[in-house]
Amino acid sequence: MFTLAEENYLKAIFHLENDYGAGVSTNAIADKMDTRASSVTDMIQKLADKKVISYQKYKGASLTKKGKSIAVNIIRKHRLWEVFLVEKLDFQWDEVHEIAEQLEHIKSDELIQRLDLFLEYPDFDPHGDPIPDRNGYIKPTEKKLLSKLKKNQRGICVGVKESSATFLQYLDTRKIGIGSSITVIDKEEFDQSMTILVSNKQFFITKKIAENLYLKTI
Amino acid sequence: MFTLAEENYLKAIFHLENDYGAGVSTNAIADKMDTRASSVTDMIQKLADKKVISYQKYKGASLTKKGKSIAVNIIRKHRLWEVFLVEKLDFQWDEVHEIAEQLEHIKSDELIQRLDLFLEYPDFDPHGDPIPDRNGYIKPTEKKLLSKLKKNQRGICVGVKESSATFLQYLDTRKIGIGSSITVIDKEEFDQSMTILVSNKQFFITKKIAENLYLKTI
DNA sequence: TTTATTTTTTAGCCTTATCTAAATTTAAAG
DNA sequence: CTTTAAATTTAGATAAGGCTAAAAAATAAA
Ligand SMILES: [Mn+2]
Ligand SMILES: [Mn+2]
Ligand SMILES: [Mn+2]
Ligand SMILES: [Mn+2]
Repeated sequence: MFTLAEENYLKAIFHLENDYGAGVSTNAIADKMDTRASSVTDMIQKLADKKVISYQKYKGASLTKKGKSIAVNIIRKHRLWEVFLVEKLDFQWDEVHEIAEQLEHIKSDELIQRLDLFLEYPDFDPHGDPIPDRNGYIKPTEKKLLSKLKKNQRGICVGVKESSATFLQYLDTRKIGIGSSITVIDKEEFDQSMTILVSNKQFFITKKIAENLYLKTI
Repeated sequence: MFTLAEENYLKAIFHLENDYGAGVSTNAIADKMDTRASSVTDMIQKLADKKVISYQKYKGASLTKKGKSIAVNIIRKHRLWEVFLVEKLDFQWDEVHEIAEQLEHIKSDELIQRLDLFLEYPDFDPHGDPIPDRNGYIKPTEKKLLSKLKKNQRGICVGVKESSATFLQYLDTRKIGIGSSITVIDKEEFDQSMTILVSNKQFFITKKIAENLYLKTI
């Protein structure tokens, strides 16, 4: 059995490996977990002893098969609970992450299996992130960052990369959400800022915004 | 904010005060929490510092107003989650306690308010225990232990005192549940054992069983 | 009212998960 | 190929929450 802290480390390492490739650095983990590098070293040594990561001093950490499976299961729980909170309890998509951070650590396989059924086996969470199935399989989806699109290209918003409340609220005020159709009207070579069209309105957005919106191009 | 361990102590002290009156002994708490008296002493000293219990050395502990309010809120969460598990996820009444022990510590007032609404403001949990309202008010209910009934008296089962899986499963095999009509056919003076009638069947039950079933007499 | 027993508290130690400060290793510059 | 800087690990502390063993206080017996 794994402690809450261990589970959070495994989840963080999973996301970092996913985003930047295998061999996650101590500092990268410390950054993501908002903790100190020395604390991370202690923990990854413990996780290596437990065979859920492979690790050599100074060389970074990678999840083993077992570690990956634990991480994916926590992510599955997190996303299912987010669906529950939005679909059943009528929370907004910017309100659910913190609560799901707690709920993801509830230990009961039966609970999650029944929750999944109750929610009618959803494929995506409220932020467009795929929900792993009970075997840990994550259906691959083709999605592209808005920042990769060129002038005149168009797509449907299928997800957000960051899901902080502030970013989600920013999107709310501009009526951008999962399912929104987005067209690049203009793109500035100099700073990668864009003018986009969303439901008949034009907005100016910075590179940072465009780098956090996933589209399915059409 | 209170830790998981602190919350569990407050809840235990609340239940002990409820069952046996104010001034809960160190050993009683140790027993209920399945821990050592020395650990309890440490914790009640800390809880006294935090003003959630009043405590003098060697004299036992009692919840303050603040402590009671925290305890009742945890109990409210526990029971609401149990309703959720049974009513929405189709768990059996003997399967929910352990999961609710975890869920009761999730911190979000908004979550509980919305869960309460989603469940349509239930008054009782699956074991017949009353659910405190958001102000901590517990509606008083008249219920009597089956062991207090005399020969030929009758009642409706409205709750169980113990809610261990083994006891609940024992009741299941005899088709005794919340709402069952129970009649005392005979009562043995010597050992307080009883013969009872439940849905046209007679059962022999020990004193211990009769002391864990709550009835509303009619 | 002494003595014995039970209850409670204290003392000292352990584990987990943190931290700061110092040492060490690796990577980057010159 | 040295020197410097950055990243990582180690050393030593701390706080929470638990334990055992011993001391102290309260109760019960004699
Ligand atoms: Mn989330
Ligand atoms: Mn999400
Ligand atoms: Mn329960
Ligand atoms: Mn219950």
